[in-house]
Amino acid sequence: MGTVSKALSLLAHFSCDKSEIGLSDLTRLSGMNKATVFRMMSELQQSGFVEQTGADRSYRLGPQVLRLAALREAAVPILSVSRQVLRDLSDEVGETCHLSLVQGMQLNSLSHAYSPRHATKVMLEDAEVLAFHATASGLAVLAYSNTAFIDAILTSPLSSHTPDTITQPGKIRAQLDQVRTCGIAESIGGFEAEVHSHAVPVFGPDCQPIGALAVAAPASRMTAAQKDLIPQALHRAGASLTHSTGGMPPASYPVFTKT
Amino acid sequence: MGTVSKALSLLAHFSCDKSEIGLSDLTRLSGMNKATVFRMMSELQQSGFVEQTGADRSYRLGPQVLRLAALREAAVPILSVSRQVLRDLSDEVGETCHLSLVQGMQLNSLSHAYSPRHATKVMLEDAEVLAFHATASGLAVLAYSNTAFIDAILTSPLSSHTPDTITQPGKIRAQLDQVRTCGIAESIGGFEAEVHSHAVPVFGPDCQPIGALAVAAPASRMTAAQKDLIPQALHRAGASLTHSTGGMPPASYPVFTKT
DNA sequence: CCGCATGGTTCATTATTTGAACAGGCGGTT
DNA sequence: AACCGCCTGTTCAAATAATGAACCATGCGG
Repeated sequence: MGTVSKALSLLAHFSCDKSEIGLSDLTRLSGMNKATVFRMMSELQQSGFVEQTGADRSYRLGPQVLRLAALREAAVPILSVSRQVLRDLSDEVGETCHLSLVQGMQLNSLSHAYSPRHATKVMLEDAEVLAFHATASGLAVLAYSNTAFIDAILTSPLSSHTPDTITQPGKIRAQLDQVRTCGIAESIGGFEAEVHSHAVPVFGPDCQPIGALAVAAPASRMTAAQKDLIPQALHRAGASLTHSTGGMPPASYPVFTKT
Repeated sequence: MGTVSKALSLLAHFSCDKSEIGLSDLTRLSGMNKATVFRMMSELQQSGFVEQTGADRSYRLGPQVLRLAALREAAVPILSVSRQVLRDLSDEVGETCHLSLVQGMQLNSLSHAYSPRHATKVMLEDAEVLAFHATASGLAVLAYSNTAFIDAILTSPLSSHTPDTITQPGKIRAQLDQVRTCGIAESIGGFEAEVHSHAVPVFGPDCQPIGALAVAAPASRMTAAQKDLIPQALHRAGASLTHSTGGMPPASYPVFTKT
């Protein structure tokens, strides 16, 4: 593993609940020598990717990532285009909606819209990492991914997030087949207990999924009417988002019909 | 210069009007050997910071920067907090408003609000790099920066963006003194011809400026009423933004009074 | 067909990275 | 006051990775 990759892997340790990390913690998390971590973080800091903060001099992500994200959005405006789609969908179905993007072997939930209709709602952390096998979003993406990607995901460790998480590759493959028949993935309590989620893939110009659009609701609120409304609204919103960002679904993606 | 810094410096070549760059172009821009650029870009790609696109395999910024920006915003929500402040200010003054953040020796305009009041408006590029000496935003930041930073900026090459750009350090220092008396910077045609800009600094928790909030308008629309309204509205909005993000102005920052 | 550009690759040489051991500061405990 | 355990930060001989000149394959325009 090259020096650049090692340095960048340090940035992967930051998360929503770990926004500031000290030198010794980074040393433990990364398994690298403290002097090595120190030197790499110093270079990342000089380049603006991290900055030191507080009396204990811990590190956090720096302002340069905002600039690069703005440039990325200028080129591929997936987040800004999705914002209105998420708001409209959330208003229509009255539940939490979110967009997740595939980033390597990871699925990151990057944009959310919350409905004011209920005080109790499913909340997601910023840049939350979702498990492919345990979430509707992940299953939606996998169902339309190439075989090599599916194999890679299903041969990596599949952790149990709740007692309801399906972790056997055979059963997951059967779930993927089910997604392919109707174009929507569904997960009940697979990632978060008592959360019922639906998701559709969002496709790029190469007909490969770049992410997923999902509705997440407390299972107790899934009435027959909601079970009818959510798939239809989600399918339309997903198609709209794919289209708005210059993507196109594969020929095998089903045109939605009422269940 | 370390290997990590060199690799990250490749990312600095991306801009709004250069969102995709080929291997040979990056080699020319960076002055590094093509094999070195190739290896570094490959590592950046494996880490999700860039991706290759199109038939010519050129590079563009990758999805990982979206995730890091989301995490940075979760920790320091400067862009999301500023969004409403910019919208309100833009509605009030009827002109383009934008927030720029200091990133090392650079000032990047990262968030904008446009007013629908006029068809003709000042447009900014995404993540546009502003010149400290030639912009109201830059002057607002410099006026409250430490002496070493001011010296560093004024001893670096100061380019002439328009015939009206002031490039003599002595004159710029006089401008900074003027900003310090009233807490607002003003620039007429210094960066963009016929654009009249006002800006106030936005302060961090350490009373140092982290960026600037600006109003940019065509000079022809600067009526006496606007010349009265804009400084007042801008001063309030800047104070609000500083406060909302946990910052505080230095004791020397003037409490605004009507001119 | 040729010249020139592109993206991509190789491997002997060179430069950089590495990490064990160390330093100083701070807070808590005795 | 002294000591301990942790933190951030530093050094430099040894080890490892990076480097770049030269090369390859492909595509395009004249």
